[in-house]
Amino acid sequence: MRRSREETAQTRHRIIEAASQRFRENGIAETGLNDLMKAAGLETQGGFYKHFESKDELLEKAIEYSVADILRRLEDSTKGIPPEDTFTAVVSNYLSAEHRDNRSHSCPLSAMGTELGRLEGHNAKAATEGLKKLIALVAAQIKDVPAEQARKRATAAVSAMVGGLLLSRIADSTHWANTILVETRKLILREEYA
Amino acid sequence: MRRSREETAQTRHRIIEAASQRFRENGIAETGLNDLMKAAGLETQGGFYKHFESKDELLEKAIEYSVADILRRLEDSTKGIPPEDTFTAVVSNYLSAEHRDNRSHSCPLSAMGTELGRLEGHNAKAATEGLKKLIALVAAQIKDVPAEQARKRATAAVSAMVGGLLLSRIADSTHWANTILVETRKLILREEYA
DNA sequence: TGTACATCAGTGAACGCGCGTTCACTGATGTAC
DNA sequence: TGTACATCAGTGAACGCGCGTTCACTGATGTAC
Repeated sequence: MRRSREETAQTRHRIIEAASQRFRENGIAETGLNDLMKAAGLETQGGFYKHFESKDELLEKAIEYSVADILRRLEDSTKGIPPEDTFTAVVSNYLSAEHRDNRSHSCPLSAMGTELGRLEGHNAKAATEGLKKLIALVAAQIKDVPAEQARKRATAAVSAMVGGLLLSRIADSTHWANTILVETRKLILREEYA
Repeated sequence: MRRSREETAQTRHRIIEAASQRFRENGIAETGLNDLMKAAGLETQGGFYKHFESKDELLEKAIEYSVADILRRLEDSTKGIPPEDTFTAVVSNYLSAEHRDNRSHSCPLSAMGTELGRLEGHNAKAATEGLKKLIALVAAQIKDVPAEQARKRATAAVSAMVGGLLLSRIADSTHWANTILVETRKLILREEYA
């Protein structure tokens, strides 16, 4: 039966939220709509098409939601930190064991980046825009050089951050996985190798 | 009808080769056995099970094949290079536009890394072993510090290499994609920011 | 070296299954007057 | 403010499709003597 406008909006939000988490946790291709609708509290998958035209359309919203997730996370990590230390804070937060182990809420580039690189059209655009925003957020923390240079440094930093988190999830021991995070962090922060 | 031992071995090899390429090009979940058998020159998928127990078993061989591919590629890039320059050569070869654009023959970590991080059992082990070998190869090019330190530097370098290639495939313009490669290379090689 | 038979790589068709998508239906919500 | 009707969110079942896997069959290869 028909639901109220508010209820409808909440359902739509729950579907996007569930999708953004499942896509990151299990991959896009591996996540079915039936599973997704159950996670969103719906009995069957039939109702999905009252909210989205297709799985493809949902993917765009899920990517945007995931991007907002990681941007909020990193912004939060700078709160109450002296301006000269926010770059270190952001890099350290990204390259943390907690972020690595919480895949369903992690950066989509690290969780489903190789799938994102294969997308086309509006979904490819959503991934690209997400990457731009992430680089911009990191660049905003680099305050000792001109903006153009900060953007370049941030680009390299994000490469290492995404790669470090990805590899840390492939390592087969906690010790090794943590070493990957630590060493990648050191490279980005240009700390001397002790 | 029955085939000769040599022919059988060649067919098996063609299946693994086709799988390693398709998995990197289109993803593991997105690649079907029917498609794979056709690519290996077989009429139907029925014959697959004369060579492998399951798609899962093939995946292990395909990962190993892909890893050998990238290791050979990087080893080759050091041929005829002065010992003090092989690290730069390996990093530059990995972070090249050619490597980025040739996904079906590229490093499996950059092409299907987020899928590899979700594997279990023998396939997870194949991915882990591949990562270890890649780090060892890179570490072998760092000759001015003790082995343990070289391994640590190589770990961070590989993080940035994998992340850089992955992000370069998400960028929506050639210029930006190339900038990602260049800036990541500069970070790894610790070149001054000009 | 030649013959008889067992083996098995590949074919072709079929299996059950879950996928994304469609649709008739229900009944509370939203709208018009 | 109350009534009559149109709208549409969600249900439940079904659709065609391609997936991984199985199997009876074929006939050249490999083996035994």
